[in-house]
This record gives sequence, C-alpha cells and structure tokens, in this order.
Amino acid sequence: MLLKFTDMRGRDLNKVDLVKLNAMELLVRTGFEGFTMNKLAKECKISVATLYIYYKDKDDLILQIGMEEGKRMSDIMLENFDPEVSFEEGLRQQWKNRAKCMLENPVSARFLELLRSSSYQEQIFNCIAGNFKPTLGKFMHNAINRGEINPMSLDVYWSVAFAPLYNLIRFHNEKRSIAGQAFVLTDKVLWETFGLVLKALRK
Amino acid sequence: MLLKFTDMRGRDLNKVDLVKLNAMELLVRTGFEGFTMNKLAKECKISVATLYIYYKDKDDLILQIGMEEGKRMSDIMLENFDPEVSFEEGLRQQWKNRAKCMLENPVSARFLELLRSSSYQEQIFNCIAGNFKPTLGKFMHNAINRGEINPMSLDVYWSVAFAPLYNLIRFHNEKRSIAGQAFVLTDKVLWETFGLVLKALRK
DNA sequence: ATTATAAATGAATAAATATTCATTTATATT
DNA sequence: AATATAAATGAATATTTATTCATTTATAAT
Repeated sequence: MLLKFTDMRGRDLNKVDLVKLNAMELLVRTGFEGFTMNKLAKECKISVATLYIYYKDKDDLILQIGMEEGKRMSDIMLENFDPEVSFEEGLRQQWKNRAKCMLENPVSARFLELLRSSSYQEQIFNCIAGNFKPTLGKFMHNAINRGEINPMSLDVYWSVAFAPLYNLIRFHNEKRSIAGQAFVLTDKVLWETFGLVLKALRK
Repeated sequence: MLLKFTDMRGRDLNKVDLVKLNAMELLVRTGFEGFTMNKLAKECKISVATLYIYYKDKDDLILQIGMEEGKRMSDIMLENFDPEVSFEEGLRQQWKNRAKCMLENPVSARFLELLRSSSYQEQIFNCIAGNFKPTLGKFMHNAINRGEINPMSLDVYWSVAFAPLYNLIRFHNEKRSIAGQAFVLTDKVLWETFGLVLKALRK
C-alpha cells in the first residue's frame, strides 16, 4: 500500500527512468551472468540502496521492468492496426510496425528476447501474448472466414507469419549472419521476405 | 598440454558425462540466474573440486559443454542429408531431421537456445553456423541454379525455411501457446506447416 | 523560515558463490 | 605386492553480490 502524504519529497522520475534504461542495457550487454545490482547502480551513478527504494529486490526489478517494456513494445506494435482490413494489408501493416519498433528499439528487443529464455519467461510471455491475442486472433479468423487463407491454429499462423521476420531482425540487431559478414536488414530484403511469407499463407 | 603417463588413474568417463547432462539440465531448469558450481556438484553427487579437474572454471565448463553439444546436435541434423537431391526432397529431409533431433533432445534444444541469448552466444553460434554453412549453402545454391527457387541470401533462406519450425518446436517443448492450452506439435501440424513453407520458397 | 515526510545516500553486513588445498583413493604398470 | 600417478574429495578460503541501516538531503505545505 502506498500512502500519499501531502508534504513529501517526490521521487526523481528521471532517475527512475535512468534505472530502467541502464538495467536493460546492462542485461543485454552482459547477460544474466554479468548483471548485478551494484554494477547497475554504478552505471546509473546512484547508490545501490536507491534501487531498493524503487524495487523490492533484484527479481522484482527485472520482472517489473520486463512487464512494463513488454507492454510498451506490444502496444507500439498494435498501433494503427485494424483487424478488419484485408489480409494482405493487415499483414503488411504488422510487418511494418514490428520491424520499425524492433529496429528503433534494439536494446528493448534484445532485452525481451533474453527474458524469453529465462526463468521470468512465463510471466512476461503471458503478459505479451495476452496483449496480442485478441486483435491477432480476430484478424486471423476474419481472414479465414473471408477465404483469404486456409484454416490453421493461431500458433502455426504466428510461426509462419512472424518467426522469419523476428529472425531477420535478430540477425540484424546482433550484426550476425549465417554467411560471413554482418547481415543488414534493408527495406528491399524486408519486403521481399514479406512477399515470400504472404505467398505461404495466402490461398 | 595433456601429458599421458603410463601408470595413471583414468578419468571416470561416466562421471564426466554425468556432469555434462546435469549441467545442461540445471541450466535449463534454473536459467543462468540459478546455475552455480556448488549446485551442479550436488546434483551430480560429486565434489565441487572435481568440476575444477574437468574444467578450468565456470565459463570454461559452460562454453566447452555448449560447443560439444552444438557440434553433436548439428551433426545429427545433417545426417542422411545429400545437398544434391531435389529442393523439395532436401527441405523435407531437413525438417524431418531437425524436428526429430529437437523433439528427442528437448533439454539440449533448450540449452542451446539459452546459450544463444547469452554472452557465450558468439562462440557457440559461430561453431554451429560454421558446421551447417557448407552443406546448407551448397543445397540452396543448387536449388537456385536448377531454377527451383528464386535467388536470395542464405540468411533470408534460413529465416523462411527454418524459423517457423524452430518456433513450433519451442512452443511444443515449453508447453506454451499463443492461445490458452499447451501447444502440441503433431505430425499432422508439422507437415502442414512444411507445406506452407515449401509454397513460400518454391517458384 | 520551519517542519514533516519520504527520497537518496555511503558504508556496512550478510549471504551466496567461485575457487583452492591438503589428503585420500583408485588404478595401471613394474 | 609395491609404486607411481593422477583422480577425487571434504573442508576451507577468497571473492563477489544482494540487501540493510543509520544519516543526510530535498521538497511540498504551513
């Protein structure tokens, strides 16, 4: 319970945000192996004790920031999306949103990937999936009912529609590649790949 | 350098293997957050000090086991694969191998996923990608030269051809799903999805 | 200006963890 | 059987890391 007294010193919101940004950055840079409260405080140039004013403990810190960021990112990805538009238009909009969002927020993108492979996975995943499911489910069922795509489960749909995109973005953000040199996701490559995925799903 | 003397006591190979299996299991079960040398020793019912006979330190342990397992798994995935066969036949064989391998070795599969999102990523990934690249590259270029698929980069090919499969296997192994109940990857779903991917890639 | 309140802190403590060490044990060779 | 060698160990030590605490500082209201 958080009692609000009239004359209290306010929490420094810039500092709260600083913690959030540095926490994501440190976790992405060093992995869970290298992430410690003392290091985080040092990165922020604040006292460790302050972290314990904002968060109950280390788990709480990671989980809260993860949930917040998961919500923020999935909200951005659903912006301007109308599940009633045609299949091709809708899928294109979703690719546009997701690519933009993850390329503009590479740290957040890698941070959420990291949480997906951790003991925090379950809670984060449920939160994000729950945010997507209604809109995404409605969109897919509209497309099936209109005869634009064949019936399939939401899991299969998600895997075919988005896993290739997420993989390309991951290669791009990690400057990695199956071949030698670093992979760069250009607009050209993005929309050519979109074409392939569209062909896979459309009747 | 490992000098071999004539009369030395041999290392207990069962014990070495026990360490490997328990290390993967513990890492998968508790994440990097929960993985400690003392816990690992306890799980194996051996002394911690023994771990330091087998491995230089914790990093070395994780990295060596990761490399070994990456090599072992990618070798299994390349079994019975001839890059000269037709595109459809080759891709089908690869899906068969990968699905079989990851469904039969769920712990290894999750272990390698975990490493992919860690500071060990670079070395492991290079090792695995290096193992796949020659055969996979040759296969893709054969398909392009024969006019079975359109030209594309190896990264795009990999993303469209395999990312959906890996995602379904991940959902399956983690008993997770976008919809409510746990997702189960049946043969039917596997080969229907294969059909979609084949349609995406084939001219 | 004074006061009340919570924010923020630096330094400490407590707990967990990696790593080492002095011995003991098993085994291959003589 | 005796011996030499490395394996294996249990109990420490050293280091790192999470968490707390006694004070100080800033701010909103009077």
